[in-house]
Amino acid sequence: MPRALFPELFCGTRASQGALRKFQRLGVQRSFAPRQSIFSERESAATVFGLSEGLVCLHKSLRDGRRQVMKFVLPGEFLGMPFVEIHKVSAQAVTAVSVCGFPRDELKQLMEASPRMAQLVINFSIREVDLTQEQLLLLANVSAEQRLMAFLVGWRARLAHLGPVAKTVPLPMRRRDIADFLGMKPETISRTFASLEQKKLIRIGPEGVVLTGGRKKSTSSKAA
Amino acid sequence: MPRALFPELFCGTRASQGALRKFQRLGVQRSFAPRQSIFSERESAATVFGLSEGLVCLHKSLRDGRRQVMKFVLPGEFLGMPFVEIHKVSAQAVTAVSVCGFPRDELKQLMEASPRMAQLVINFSIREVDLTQEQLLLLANVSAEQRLMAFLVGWRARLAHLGPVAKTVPLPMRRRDIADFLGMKPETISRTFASLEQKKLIRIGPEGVVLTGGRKKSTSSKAA
DNA sequence: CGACTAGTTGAGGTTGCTCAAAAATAGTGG
DNA sequence: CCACTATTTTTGAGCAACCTCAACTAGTCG
Repeated sequence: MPRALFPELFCGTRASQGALRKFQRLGVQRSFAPRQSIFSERESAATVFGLSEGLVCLHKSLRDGRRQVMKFVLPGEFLGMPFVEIHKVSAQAVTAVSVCGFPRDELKQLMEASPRMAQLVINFSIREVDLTQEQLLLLANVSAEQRLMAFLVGWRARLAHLGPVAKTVPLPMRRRDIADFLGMKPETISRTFASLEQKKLIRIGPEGVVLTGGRKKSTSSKAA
Repeated sequence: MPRALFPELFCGTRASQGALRKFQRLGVQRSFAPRQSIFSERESAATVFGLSEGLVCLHKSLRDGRRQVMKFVLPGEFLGMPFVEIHKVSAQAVTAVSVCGFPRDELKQLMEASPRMAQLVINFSIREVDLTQEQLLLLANVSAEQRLMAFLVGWRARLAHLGPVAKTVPLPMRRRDIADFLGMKPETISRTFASLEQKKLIRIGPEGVVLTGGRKKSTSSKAA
């Protein structure tokens, strides 16, 4: 389902008619093949990217080749924080993707003229901080099995936001990407998948993964 | 050095004169004793808090009693993300603290009237996301020793922002707090401190810690 | 002085990592 | 379409880092 333009999905919220129109005119559409880099950490961020179609992974790299995947970006979301001066993460296409680029400074002006839009960006930031913190909570306090399960459940939930999801949830990203997202090694991901399958919590096929009902263990939930 | 009012330190940046004045009139000063709770996760966030004096720790709790400390807040910073509807973290006084509370809705209006102030909040958010991501990078990819060292170096740097720092850097927080911040156990913190001391990288006393020159191992740094 | 809390130290266990190799999958060009 | 290669994923064996449980020390405060 091709989503022609990013703005419709801006922050997952509807903006005002007027602002929306101006916004659309600013955007320039571009495509990337799987594995292609869209932008890199520490580059100047003159363009603000929104994702129209496909799957993108945002990551930070360490000298020794290790990566930390910060986020998998789905259509309708920004690629990283809008309005940063310098990119704090690299963006890489996972599938074939289509992005919408906006000149940062013009977009900024647009935003300064509209408190409503500013509020949208602030809300986006709030969600982003919250997401990152939940992720951090997971990485620091939860076992490999729970982490992977939480990832699968969260992934399905996010896909469900975009439209109805089939029983079999696709996993377009590589094991390596999941590993780098969850702070584990690909081998461990593989073993953990096997272990979850043995416990009848999931079923894996070439098409993706089926989450087979089993009530989630709540060890990782919060309480006062 | 008592900092009478939070606004002077707003986001670490100077706001415009007019806005600053209105801002100051809104604030209400309050004090908390060490270990006291300032607000809790999932409470409604009708008040936006800025820290005037002391040290506060922001954390998330898990059912089983484990905690994840998300941030140590120093004077001049917000307690959590401003303008959230519901607190995503709990705030607890580490030392005696003095906070400045603003009614969220009025502050929001003030912000909507001033694009400049909105920009400040957005910039704060950008920094906040970046900080959290760096933290995540550390937790997921780096050894206990490197994590603790990175924490100490970062802590000293943040103190240095507030004013000149003596050779001996104070550590007002407990081992437990550091452990929960770094995703480790207090015992491991203790052992790691000992190990770092043996390697002559630090010296610990009751007053705090001395970072003894040693060039930092760059295993945790980033590169293209 | 005694009770309490925080911090340190010790012994042993587990989880997830490392290294290595086999199996499956995806590309590529004839 | 098929053979051939490159890449990804799975599986196995051994290991190290950090955790757990427990005892001990050192402050603190009534």
